[in-house]
Amino acid sequence: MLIGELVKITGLSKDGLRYYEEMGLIHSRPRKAGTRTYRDYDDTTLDRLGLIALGKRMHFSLRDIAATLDRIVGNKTTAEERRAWLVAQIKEVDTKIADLQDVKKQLLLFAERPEKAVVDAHLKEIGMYYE
Amino acid sequence: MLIGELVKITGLSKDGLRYYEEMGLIHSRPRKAGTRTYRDYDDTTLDRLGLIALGKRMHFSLRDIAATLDRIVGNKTTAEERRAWLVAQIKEVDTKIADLQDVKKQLLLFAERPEKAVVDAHLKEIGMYYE
DNA sequence: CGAAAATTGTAGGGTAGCCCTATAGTTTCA
DNA sequence: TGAAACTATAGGGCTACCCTACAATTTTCG
Repeated sequence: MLIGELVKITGLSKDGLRYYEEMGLIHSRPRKAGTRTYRDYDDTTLDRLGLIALGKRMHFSLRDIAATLDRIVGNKTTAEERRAWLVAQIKEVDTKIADLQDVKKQLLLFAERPEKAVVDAHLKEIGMYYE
Repeated sequence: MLIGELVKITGLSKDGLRYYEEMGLIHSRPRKAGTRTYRDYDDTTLDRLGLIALGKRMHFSLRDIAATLDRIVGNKTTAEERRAWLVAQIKEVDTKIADLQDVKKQLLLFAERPEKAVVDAHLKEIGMYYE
């Protein structure tokens, strides 16, 4: 399929998809036409894009996603290796969730007592700056 | 205090702090010296940086953080207004947490049955592409 | 079949939120 | 007093795109 169809199916932009390809996240077979060359994608591209989307929801960089994409979608690794990788990823997600829950706690404290004095006092508790 | 001290206290970089100032997130009193002008920060800058850090943990853009910073740290709003704003923020954080929990669910499904076939089948469930 | 419309290509510029030089003025301290 | 430490500006680079503009190649329709 050409890029336009991929756009329709995924909702991603042409620029974005071309950027993914440039970064090695997806691949296409070149389809020559005169002086031009069109990108021709096959269905496995959709699998890759699905995992890329998941990676993005985890706030991973494209570089990181690229590094592990083949490991997951390809047949180059054993089931056990993939499982271990996934467990590690789940741990990372847990960390992110925990951080957001802490952020929520801070916000709740603010909400309870929105007076400026309390806000100021609380800022020191966050532990971002000491000395 | 000069920028170096702010760097020490916060752990942020000089470039980052100067960028924050350029974006209007923090302010300094110009301290002239010959042909140069040094940035002189006071303690309230630390309060602002604390809230900026919180905003960043929520994955807010600097633009958004700037827009609401005065509303929270300044005296320009009533306690009730601040409370309402905070409640709205907490809701957003909840949304982000929910999304990450869903991501975790997807990963757990992968982990349970890491066979490629299952992965492929599952990708369609994610609902990123149909047609 | 031929022309207009749709699609794709490349190239170039812009954005965010910084980092990392390089060069030079100012202050501090031994 | 002179070297070290700190600061300034200017410039380029990075990521993950978006948004023109213009040209080439379909596709579609009368």
